[in-house]
Amino acid sequence: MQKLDESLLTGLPPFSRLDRGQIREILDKSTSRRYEEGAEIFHEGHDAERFFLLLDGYLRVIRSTPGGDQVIVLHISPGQLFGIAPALQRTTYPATAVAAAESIALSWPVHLWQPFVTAYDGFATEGYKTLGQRLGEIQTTLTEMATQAVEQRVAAVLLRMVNQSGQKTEDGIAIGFPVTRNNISEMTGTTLHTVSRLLSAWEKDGIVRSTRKRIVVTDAHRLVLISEPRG
Amino acid sequence: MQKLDESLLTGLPPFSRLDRGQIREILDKSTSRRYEEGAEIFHEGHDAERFFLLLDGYLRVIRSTPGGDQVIVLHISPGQLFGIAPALQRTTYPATAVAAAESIALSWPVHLWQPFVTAYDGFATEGYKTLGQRLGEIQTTLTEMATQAVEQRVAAVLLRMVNQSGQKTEDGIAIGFPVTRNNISEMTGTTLHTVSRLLSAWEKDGIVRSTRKRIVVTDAHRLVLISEPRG
DNA sequence: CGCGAACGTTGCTCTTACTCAAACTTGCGG
DNA sequence: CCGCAAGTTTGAGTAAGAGCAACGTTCGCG
Repeated sequence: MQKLDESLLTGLPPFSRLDRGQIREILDKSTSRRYEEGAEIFHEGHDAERFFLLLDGYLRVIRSTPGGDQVIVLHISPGQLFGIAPALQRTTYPATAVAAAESIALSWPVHLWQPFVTAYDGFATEGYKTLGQRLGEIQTTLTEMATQAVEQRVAAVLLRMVNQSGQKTEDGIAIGFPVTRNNISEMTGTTLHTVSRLLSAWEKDGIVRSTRKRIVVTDAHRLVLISEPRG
Repeated sequence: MQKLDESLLTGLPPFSRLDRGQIREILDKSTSRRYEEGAEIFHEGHDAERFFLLLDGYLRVIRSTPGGDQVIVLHISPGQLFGIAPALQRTTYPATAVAAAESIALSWPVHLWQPFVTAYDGFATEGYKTLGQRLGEIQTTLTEMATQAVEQRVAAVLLRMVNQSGQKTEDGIAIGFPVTRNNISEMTGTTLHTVSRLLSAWEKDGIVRSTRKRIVVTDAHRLVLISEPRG
């Protein structure tokens, strides 16, 4: 366990109401770990032994089908709690978490969840707020999936990633972590072929620019138009 | 507000750890209401002023798209808490709840959520358990939507409704509330035409039997086979 | 620096299921 | 009991996108 600075947590919602001493306590009970791109943080169906906070990097949360297909359910950004199965009285993780880029996460054993909730004001509140947002997001994704054409879904997903992790560059906004065509197909319920064709077409139109695993949105406004229903 | 019997709540998970006195307190603060089939309990985007418990009937939880399409996100069965936006620090309802059959629900003003959580042991626990299950269900639906063909999705949805509300009849298991072809299409992201064709074909094969708004599954086993990927 | 794996592109074919259209059935309210 | 509305069925044409196949490109590693 490496040496950690209180300032890491000070600004984050789950801890914003706490003083330095309390944050020190929380940190002292935590384990910090670094994950390579592609590394698994936890696996669907395994016993939920710890809950996590992402300090740096990005994660994909994945569900697998019996048929071997994978679906990316959501992404986790820095500052978010995740793997909080204990908060929902679950004993196993309902999905798998994989590092989309090199990432750093803190974690605590599940038996500390309840003590944290009672000891630290606002901790539970913020945890459940995250959960509420997540539920809303997934419902939105589901709704898109049910009503929109593939092209609109792919556009929407690009915009969502840009909003969550976008970094300004000279010629547009870059998605802040590596994404393959296949990843996008797993977010939108299509094939990597169709995604590739769409990106090629958009690149020709000057809407995006991409290299292997990296995508820059150069004309977000037009992408919004594409993502809208009956546009 | 009509007269209510404590026995209504005694068996339900959110209240199972409470004594008669506590249940009386909770009931006294509640409002009971009856909803006709098709009636709205609350509407997407409106201020979340109350939280609910379904006593009898079935509800559909719906999201609408800007394009006017509707998607049925999940169903609520008797005994479940719903509209618990306050638990997730939300100030508006993220979806619309509609009675799928004639239903009865209790409700309380949101400002009672926090007091209930602190005063009644196990109340929060059970509420969040419900939420965790719901999150898992929606993820499953999303995964199906992304990876399965229409026929498999429709079969899966029928089985889910049967599991949730099935009633034994002479020749099979009936779904316990009215369902139209259009309803099923809104659960599976297809059209009522396709659903109608599938049901007709299955009826010919002796897998289901249906009349207007009523569906009986006569051969659940074969429906399971259909619902399985790469079957 | 060269090989191999992972990632990406593109063309073609073929099927699924959406769209449009029309008619039929059931049940309710006047 | 009639008429209308809501729900259902069926047919025919079409297009979106999946599946298959082959090839091109990039990058990391020995």
